[in-house]
Amino acid sequence: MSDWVQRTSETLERAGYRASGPRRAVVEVLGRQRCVVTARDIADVLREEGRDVGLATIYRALDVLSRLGSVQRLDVGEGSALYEPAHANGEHHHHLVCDRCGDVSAFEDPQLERAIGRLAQRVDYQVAGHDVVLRGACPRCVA
Amino acid sequence: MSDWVQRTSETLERAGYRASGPRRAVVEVLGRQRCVVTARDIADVLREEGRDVGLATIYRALDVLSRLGSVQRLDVGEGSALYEPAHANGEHHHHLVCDRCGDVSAFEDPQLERAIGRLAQRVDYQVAGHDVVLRGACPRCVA
DNA sequence: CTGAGTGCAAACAGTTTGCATTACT
DNA sequence: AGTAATGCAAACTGTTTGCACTCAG
Repeated sequence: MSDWVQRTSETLERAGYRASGPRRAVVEVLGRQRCVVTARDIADVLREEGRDVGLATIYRALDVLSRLGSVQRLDVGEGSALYEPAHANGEHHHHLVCDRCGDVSAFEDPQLERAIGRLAQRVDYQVAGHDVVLRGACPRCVA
Repeated sequence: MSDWVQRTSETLERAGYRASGPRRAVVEVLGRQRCVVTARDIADVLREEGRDVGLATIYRALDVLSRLGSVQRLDVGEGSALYEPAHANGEHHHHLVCDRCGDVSAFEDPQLERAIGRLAQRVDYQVAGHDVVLRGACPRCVA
């Protein structure tokens, strides 16, 4: 079981949530993802594994998990919301979205993080998080 | 008439679109916005001015305008998509979104732009644009 | 045993689309 | 006159909600 699944289960328990089968299943699928997935993606994976979970349950689980800070939600405006496991150590990445095929991939950039960190101090909001999305053409679509 | 409205009208004409009243009205409302608005916001403003325009028409106009690069669309996942005039000179800003009240405000940061510029060269996508969203609590909600 | 959690289906909200009508060019 | 553009209403899509049932604690 991945670190994230472990920690997330503990977070849920500590917050007083019950360890139900369906929610656990959602957490496990999320734990195996390296990048973003939609609610439907999760449902599909679970169906293939023979442990069907209703979409409503998946949305409810994602809601709880993002509220607890264990998953990060991303909206790129192509229909459905994207979700990914959020890692506790502050380590996180951002996304490249292909305008043509909708493909999403990840990148990290410490320099960018630093610029955002400095910026966060300058503004009048109490900044809790941030998303950066670069849009353009993915290598496959360029070719 | 603002610069942006002027330039946008020309862009539309050059691209072969007709100068219809309803679309012109949408462009004018957009031209008066300093930051983001929803399709419904535009409809409301127009209704107040007594020049009702159907929502479908507004969506169609926004679609054309963003395809032409004259408006920038932003998805922050609070229901509806946000739109704002895109300025030709490359000058643009990013957004602070309040988690509690949904308020959206703008900021500019050349240092951040530079970091993104450098980054764009390093990745394997052909980067055409970017969005940065900082999330947190707005001054009013903090108090 | 009690209520959090679930699944289903119905309800919703934003957006898109088909089609008859209007109005630029 | 010809055709892009509009308005309306119906269709769609992703997400949320109400409710009876189930199961973890």
